[in-house]
Amino acid sequence: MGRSASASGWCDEKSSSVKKGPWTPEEDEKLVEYIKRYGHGSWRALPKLAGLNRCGKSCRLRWTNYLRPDIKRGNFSQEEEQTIINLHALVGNKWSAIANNLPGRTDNEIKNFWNTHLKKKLLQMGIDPVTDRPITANNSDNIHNLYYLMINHILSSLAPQLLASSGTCSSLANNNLMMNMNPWGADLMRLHYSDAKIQVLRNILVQQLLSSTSTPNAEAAFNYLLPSYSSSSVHDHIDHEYSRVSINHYNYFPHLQGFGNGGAPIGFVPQNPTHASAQPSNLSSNISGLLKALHDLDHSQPPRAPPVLVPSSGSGTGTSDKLLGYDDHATVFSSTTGSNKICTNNNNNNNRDHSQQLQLGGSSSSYATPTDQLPLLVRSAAPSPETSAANPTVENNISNTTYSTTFEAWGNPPDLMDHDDDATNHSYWKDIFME
DNA sequence: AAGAGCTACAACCGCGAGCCA
DNA sequence: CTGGCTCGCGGTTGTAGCTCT
Repeated sequence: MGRSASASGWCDEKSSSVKKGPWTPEEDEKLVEYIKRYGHGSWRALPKLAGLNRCGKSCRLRWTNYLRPDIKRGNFSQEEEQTIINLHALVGNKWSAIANNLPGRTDNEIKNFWNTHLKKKLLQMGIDPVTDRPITANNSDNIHNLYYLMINHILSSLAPQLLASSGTCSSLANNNLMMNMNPWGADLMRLHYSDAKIQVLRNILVQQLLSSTSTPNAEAAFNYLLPSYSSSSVHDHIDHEYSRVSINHYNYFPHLQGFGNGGAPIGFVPQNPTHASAQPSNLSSNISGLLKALHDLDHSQPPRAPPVLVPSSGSGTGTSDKLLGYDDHATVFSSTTGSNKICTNNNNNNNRDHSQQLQLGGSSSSYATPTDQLPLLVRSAAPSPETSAANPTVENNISNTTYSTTFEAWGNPPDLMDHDDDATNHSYWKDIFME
């Protein structure tokens, strides 16, 4: 099992005689013409049949990543960008899985886009692109982490049925941030992140955080997302889980007192899920309300307004967003703002291991990040010019071949044209979550 | 104007899963 | 059951083109 590619002959046609490197328009034409006529069949046999001095692997890559007629060229839209961020937070570097939710985009393209654009952008926003969590200067004593814990408690308590029974996840145990956060971090991680669906919910929250500006009721959001929630279960579940790890959580996080069982914290008023504030259009303010409530519980460390990304001047390729600093006038929270020190990435956490897990619908390693430094995703600067110089015109009537496998677990992706519609967007995620 | 440095992306490489004889 | 074959995936590299000094 698993012989090396070269040993298998997949790409070992006497490497000296097989051409490598950039494809010429003539080669592209031959490949397209052949596949158009006969389909690719066996990739290994294709080069000879098509009269190409390339290995089959090279042909397949050229076709799937570049010549395929349904490939969408050009810049990624903001919606695509957000989808990538969401999915990456959920599944990690599973580029093919992400690509299957972005019609017309290839795994290679998404991978490149992530490495060259999104990674950088997340870092600028103070989010670790490896863990998808905020980068904090002091991991052991930061209000960020309290928020995580509380949000996580709420999420896991609201959906105990979603928790897999004692499933473990190597990447979770490897999460340095969580491990530094508290001595029982790994245990909590296993408790709280054992179901990928919870990550989806978390991502919904973060998406809302990114655009939230006002303050109402948070629980309504949870009611909307998880109608089966009962407040007493929150309290019970938290107590139970903490007792499991032999620790008195109120000693560590006195702010937790008052959660659940009728003792809802400020701004956390149970509400009928059919209430207007529980509807998708009000979700952002609901989530914002929860975070404000959480923040209000800790007056000693008022969070800052988010860093502001603005498009850099200039145009064309290579243009990237610049981080100007924190916008003290942003109204994410009503509190006064703290210092304007920009959080930098000193957390070179490469421990995340996706290779052993991720099965969608099962364990997942990462999660989105409620934070007091709410990042602002600002549209990238002027679009770069089309990079299609080397891309020959390919007729769009090439018959469909078997180049792609369907990532069925996700079902149909949202209609990209409808992404401005919050309800549509939420219903997509909600459908996945509730499936 | 030139060249050093940087960025973006196409292409390559190696590994491993699935299939089949 | 074993081992060969094919292919897909994720990580890495090479390089053209752009920006900066």
